Amino acid sequence: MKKYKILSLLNSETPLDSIVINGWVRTKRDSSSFSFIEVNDGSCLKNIQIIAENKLSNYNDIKKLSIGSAVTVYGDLAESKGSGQKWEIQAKKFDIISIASDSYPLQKKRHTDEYLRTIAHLRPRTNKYGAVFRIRSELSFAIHKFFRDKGFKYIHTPIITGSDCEGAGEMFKVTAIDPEKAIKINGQSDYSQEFFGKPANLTVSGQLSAEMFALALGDVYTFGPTFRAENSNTRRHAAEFWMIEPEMVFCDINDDMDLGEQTIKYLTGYALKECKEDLELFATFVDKELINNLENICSSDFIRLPYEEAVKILKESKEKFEYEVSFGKDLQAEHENYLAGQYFKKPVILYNYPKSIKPFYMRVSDDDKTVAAMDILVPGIGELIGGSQREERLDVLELRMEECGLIKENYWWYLDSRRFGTVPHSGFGLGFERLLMLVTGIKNIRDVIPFPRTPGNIEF
RNA sequence: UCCCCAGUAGCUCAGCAGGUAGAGCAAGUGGCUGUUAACCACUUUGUCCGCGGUUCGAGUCCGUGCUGGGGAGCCA
Repeated sequence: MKKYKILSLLNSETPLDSIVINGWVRTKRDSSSFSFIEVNDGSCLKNIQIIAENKLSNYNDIKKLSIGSAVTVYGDLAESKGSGQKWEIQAKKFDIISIASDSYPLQKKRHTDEYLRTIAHLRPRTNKYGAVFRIRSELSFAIHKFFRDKGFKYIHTPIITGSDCEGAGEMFKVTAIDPEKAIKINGQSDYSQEFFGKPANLTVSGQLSAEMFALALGDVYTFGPTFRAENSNTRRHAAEFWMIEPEMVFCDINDDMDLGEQTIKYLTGYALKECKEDLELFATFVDKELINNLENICSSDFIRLPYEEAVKILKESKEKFEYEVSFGKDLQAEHENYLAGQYFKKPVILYNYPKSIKPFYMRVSDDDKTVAAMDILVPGIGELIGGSQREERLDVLELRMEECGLIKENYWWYLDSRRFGTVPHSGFGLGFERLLMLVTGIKNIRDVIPFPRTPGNIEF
């Protein structure tokens, strides 16, 4: 008796004798002398149909099987006499591992995403969420494959950081001290009592660390969790999310845009090729245009547009915007949506943003007005990638830090990299969940991450 | 954090102008059938989100809080 995944049985070329499968009952239909039981093991979207005849010694128990129950089936893979499927299993022995209580919340019908969020521990057992998380797994692998094939090294940057400002939003504080017992001196927290002897936070980006390794190993990337304590309540933001951050040496903003575009195209193409069956579900039930959109992303060039020209387009458009557009002001969501969703109807790379609205580490252009920053905007999602060429000149970088009100001493090691063999280098951050939203057509970030963390929500 | 919308059975929803609740699905029982979101018949189920108010009377109107959704800001 050989153990099989349902995926491999459904793809079998020939009938097979003496096989074993393990899984959970998705649905059951009784006939006069036997039952049809569909079992799923998570290996693929489809269930396999089991024929359990009343000759089986425990048939009375099998007849009472509830949805969600765990079973092990021994039998033969045979061609199905019915029309809905090629293969089915003729059960010779049918072990009931455990019975799911009839209060099992998942029913044989479509549930709303909002309801399924309240049972996030059970939702991966549904077709839709099973598909999401299989795709999530496949694309995680694809990320490593993409970068490894290009000669990038994978770097693990710290999750806990001592930098109190990495220039990307509010941070979660990390402490081992019970707040009830925290010692205060003149009303001020005494950080010398802290685990690290100074304030610590959860990382908002691995970029600064990755830069150090790029200057040693060459092109590198990180792929890990990232934390933002912003009180963001939108369908595109989570407090904990996964980010891919490549950092390339001897590389300018144009190379950076090239890599960003290639990455999105590769991962989209990978999903189209390797996750066909799961993607079909989304194309059928979530977004009818999905496959078309994804194919367009793979095949057509992204628009590249300097910020200044984007401002011009927006000013000349007849569209009525709530917020005014002018050089030096950051573009609002409505502007980005207009450019990517309506004007070009495809991904747009905006670059050369005004210096005044971007962080200290971005390279100052010759005009001294802009920095070598780039954002990749995608219809329906907005910003998928944010990146830049880094300021590699020590004197300019120090000046920018002063302008941005940062304490240089805290960044001594970062500045060291500009003293010892500094080179032009660039990188970006790609939001993994936003990529999954793009690939699946799912509209809410909470539905592409196993247990989403958002303001006021840390159940599970 | 701000603006808008919603909160009725396990799930999805109806309940039009204030008169104390209903459908489909699920669940339970029986029947039928190589079925496939199976089908047919019968049966069960409710602090109408919480609190306060208006009224003879509130699921329905008003206030407030909580939860969820959408949009904005912040960004990936």
